[in-house]
Amino acid sequence: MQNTDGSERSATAPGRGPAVPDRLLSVATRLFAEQGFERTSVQELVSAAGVTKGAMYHYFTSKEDLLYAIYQRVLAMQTERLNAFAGAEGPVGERLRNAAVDVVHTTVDNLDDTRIFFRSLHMLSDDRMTAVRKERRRYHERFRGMIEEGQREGVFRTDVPADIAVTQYFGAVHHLSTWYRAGGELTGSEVGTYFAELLLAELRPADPAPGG
Amino acid sequence: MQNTDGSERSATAPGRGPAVPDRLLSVATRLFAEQGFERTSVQELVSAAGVTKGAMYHYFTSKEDLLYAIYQRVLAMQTERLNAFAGAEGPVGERLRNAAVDVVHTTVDNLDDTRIFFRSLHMLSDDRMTAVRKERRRYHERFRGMIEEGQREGVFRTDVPADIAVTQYFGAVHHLSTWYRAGGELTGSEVGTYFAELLLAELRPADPAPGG
DNA sequence: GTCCAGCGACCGACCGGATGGTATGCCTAT
DNA sequence: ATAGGCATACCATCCGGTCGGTCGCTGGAC
Repeated sequence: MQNTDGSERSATAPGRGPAVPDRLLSVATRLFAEQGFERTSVQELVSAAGVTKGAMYHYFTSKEDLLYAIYQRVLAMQTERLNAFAGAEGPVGERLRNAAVDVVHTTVDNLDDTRIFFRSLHMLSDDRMTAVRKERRRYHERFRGMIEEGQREGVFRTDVPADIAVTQYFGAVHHLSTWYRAGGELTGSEVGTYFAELLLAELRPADPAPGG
Repeated sequence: MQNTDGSERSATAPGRGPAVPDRLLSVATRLFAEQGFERTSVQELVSAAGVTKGAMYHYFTSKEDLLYAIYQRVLAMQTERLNAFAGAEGPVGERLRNAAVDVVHTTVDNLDDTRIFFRSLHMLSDDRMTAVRKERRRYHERFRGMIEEGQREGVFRTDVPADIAVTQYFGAVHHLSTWYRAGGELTGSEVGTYFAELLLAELRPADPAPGG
């Protein structure tokens, strides 16, 4: 549908910076995050990107197509990072902690993406919304798998469903886009460290063999 | 600006159910939640409410004014409930737990409100958005106050800022509107009980006087 | 080396339709 | 008679999307 591979074939104007599709993508991400999808007109978008409507509709079939491209980019990045952390070596507690820190860190580094992700889901067509939800669910399940693994090993409590803990955690992560401001008191890593610590604390078994 | 007091003075047509402003409010809440604010046209809205545009613009100065009325209603309800729980008697741990359960319960009972709250904030004028944010912050601070109280008493850990815990918790609560479905496996109370338990668990001091 | 055909990248004027909002007046209750 | 509660018709605007056309590069024919 749309061409989002970073091929430099279309860098016909070397001095103008990145290729047109990439420029559109990054400008759209910023504007959609700042003003919302519907508040951003196509004209405004292409002007900000320094191109014209013709250029945009040459690469994307519709405004929604552009939005979907943003979702695809975000999902790909998230999935890739989580897979790296979940598939690493070491005890599950450490893997979970590292993944939990990283997802906060990454979210803070790409706040615009997160802002768009949940706010504009309903602007996608049914098919695409379903596809995004499905991919996102897989992501959750991968994370949940680590918690269940820890539950089987006995290092995490089992009286609270893993699903609940995952949902709660990602809810908090998503919410970062509402309150976190770059340049505030805490860096992304610091928030991530706190968040992960709270996650690990809440998963700790209630009474870990009082005698020992 | 708008008239949202539930006075029955305008029940001129006794058989038609609630007064027009109330009907508009509840229909708008449903439609905005289902389709989003911008996807819902004024015509669609008034048709669904069984009135005409003239009626709507008689009570609300604009479409955005109607949206703001929804925010006011939500904020009033949230604040009122939290105040009741926070100001109750008993140990802070119990008060916090009860409030935490209740906010989940109430959120699940009014999922449409929550869906709108964060998704459509950017559709308000700057002034009103600021007002909503301010009120919402007060709400957070009230909740945070309980945690800080517990920290001073030594029943909650102090190595994680209360602010972080509050933000994390409300992030998860807000996120309910994305995944919770009525008629699913868990009731609102059950989810609330789990959520609150996780909150209390994560606030438990790391080493509670090992000797005793 | 030159020319020309072909092609993808891109331009920007234009269109149909939908939308939020308004002007005006009727109708009923007081 | 007066005023609020509401209906109807209408308007100006703006928006996503289209479409004929231009520009510059590329590669093959000679």
